[in-house]
Amino acid sequence: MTGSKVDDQMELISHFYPKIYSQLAQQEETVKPRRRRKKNKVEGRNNTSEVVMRKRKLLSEEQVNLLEQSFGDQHKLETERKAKLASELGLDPHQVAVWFQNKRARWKNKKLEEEYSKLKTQHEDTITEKYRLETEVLKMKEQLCEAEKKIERLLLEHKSDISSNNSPTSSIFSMEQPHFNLGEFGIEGQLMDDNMFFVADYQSNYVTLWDN
DNA sequence: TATCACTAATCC
DNA sequence: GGATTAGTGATA
Repeated sequence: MTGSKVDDQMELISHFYPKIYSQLAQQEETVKPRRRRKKNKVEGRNNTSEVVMRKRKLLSEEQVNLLEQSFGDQHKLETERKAKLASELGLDPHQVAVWFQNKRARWKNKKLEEEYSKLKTQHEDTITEKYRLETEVLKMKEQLCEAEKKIERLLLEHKSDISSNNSPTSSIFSMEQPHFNLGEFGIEGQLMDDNMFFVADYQSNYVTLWDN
């Protein structure tokens, strides 16, 4: 795992799990410097100690297969199972223990990588959805603004109609509630008086949209 | 004492 | 250079 990837993970953790992040950060601060391990030494002839290169024995395919199979059954290695596996594989029980230890570490790393990848995808999806919703809100605000302007224009037209038709014959019609259809905005409304405009909502209930 | 994290050493 | 084996010290 690269340093920058670790930084990315820490950033994500700090964002989504601040409590866990503070614990991890505290752990990082309290990590003590480790001593460097010395190279293997053996007693040579004439009581001189010699530095020897450790020969690492690679396990055979068959040994690894059986170990993998056993690990698949159970990650924990009890003493009895360790001894049995060691004898079956012709290995030192300590080697079996080391193999399980390393395998657990590799397995844990793999799980962390998978979890990180899942969280990263979720995070990216959330950001995308956020942008989509913000765009939608902007579009709806524009529509609302247009609708309000149109209502205002229609009201002005209505008022000028009343003043120009102020005769006894037309007085009957002036008592009717003017009706506006703003189809392009999906709005249908009715002027109740000079100061109030009602609009039908999705359930066809009349609600006040605008009040002078 | 078993297990873990970290690391060195080695292999391919 | 990544994967694997193994040593080391800390911790529960």
